[in-house]
Amino acid sequence: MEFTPLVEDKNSRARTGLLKTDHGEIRTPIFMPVGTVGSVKGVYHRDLKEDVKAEIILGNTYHLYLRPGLEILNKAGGLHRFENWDRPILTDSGGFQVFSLTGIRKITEEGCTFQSHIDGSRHTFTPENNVTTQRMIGADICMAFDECCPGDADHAYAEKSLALTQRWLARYAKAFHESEPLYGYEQTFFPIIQGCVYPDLRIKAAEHALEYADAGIAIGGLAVGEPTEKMYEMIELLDPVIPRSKARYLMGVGTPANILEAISRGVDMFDCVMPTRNGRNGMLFTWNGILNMRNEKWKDDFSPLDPAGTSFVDSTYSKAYLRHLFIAGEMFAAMIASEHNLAFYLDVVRQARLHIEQGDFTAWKEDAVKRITTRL
RNA sequence: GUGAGAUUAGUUCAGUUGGUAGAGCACCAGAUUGUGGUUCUGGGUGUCGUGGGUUCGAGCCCCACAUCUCACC
Repeated sequence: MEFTPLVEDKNSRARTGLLKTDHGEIRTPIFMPVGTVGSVKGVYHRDLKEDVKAEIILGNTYHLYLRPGLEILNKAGGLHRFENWDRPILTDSGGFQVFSLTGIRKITEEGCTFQSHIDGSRHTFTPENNVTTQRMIGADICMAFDECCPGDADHAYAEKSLALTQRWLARYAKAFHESEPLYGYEQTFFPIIQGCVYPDLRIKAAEHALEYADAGIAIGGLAVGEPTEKMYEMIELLDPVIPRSKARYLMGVGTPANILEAISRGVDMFDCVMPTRNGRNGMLFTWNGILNMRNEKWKDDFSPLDPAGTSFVDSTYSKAYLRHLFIAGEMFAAMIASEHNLAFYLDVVRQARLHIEQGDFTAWKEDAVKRITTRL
């Protein structure tokens, strides 16, 4: 797999780039819709490609391992064929799920033992079997198995956690290089930089992770409870440490404004559940600001959902209609909102690329952030 | 027609010896960052069926009426 930086912004650390995979090229900066269990919830693949214009989507190792399970995925010929998605896929290792399963999991040197949230059955993820699992799923980009350290952890805990993540990374890399892709196309993996909000740990983590980085590297353990400013500080701190030749993936982030701020600090790739999960609950992100579609004030507003939007739902349906669907509990509401939000997120990164190419990214970003954070 | 029970928030219902009402859901508003189709936080939105009476004071006691449910002619 190959990452090629293209245009550098003069006034910030933003840049455009191209990530080449056997399932097609990804233009960066990019946002990757989350499709945890093999579906970007509520959006047809057709719309994901043609309307949202997604270039890559995510899957989740933890969820797919539990359901439908490796046997089915392997029989299907991998996740691409199973869900019939022919563009690139990235799978998270399940490290974050393990982190959020506090109470029904136990972390040891060997790996992590946890109980299924579905039936309570016990399972163990190790760096080695996580590679096997992600080989069976067949993602183009696999994520290393890490321990996601809480944003409010003290230095001692964060240091201990990082040391474990680093030992797991070495084992993961070894297993990855000693195994082969199962479905005839290339797979790569991104190591993950942890270290919580502590500069010394983050630098150490980055230097170590870089030893294992191929096309890209991920920044993990952010947007997990620490102040947003801390997150930006950590990205700025890491920027000079990571070579420009590596794609940088900020995991789990974030709001459209978070994404633009991170782009200006040199980040290339993003994923977040926010456009879909918050969309399902009535929150719409637009160039004019943020709307809560459940609000009573939209009940007789028959204007288009988002006049500036690129999705067909934006001009097809009105605010009053979508509010009605939300209040009525119609699944169609979640579908429309998800499609709109994803199309908007992809438009945000597309506009960012355009303005980096035009050389006016910084000025454009300052104005855009003000607009998109307005509460309507 | 007779008898019994019921009538309190949008709804289903609590409401102590009489001291101007409260819960679930709904609704209204806010949160949500490597997804458990969620979860969390805040808000009570009321002519206590109507009209009288007793009482310092009535959702509660008394009378009449209205409406509903059930049972029996």
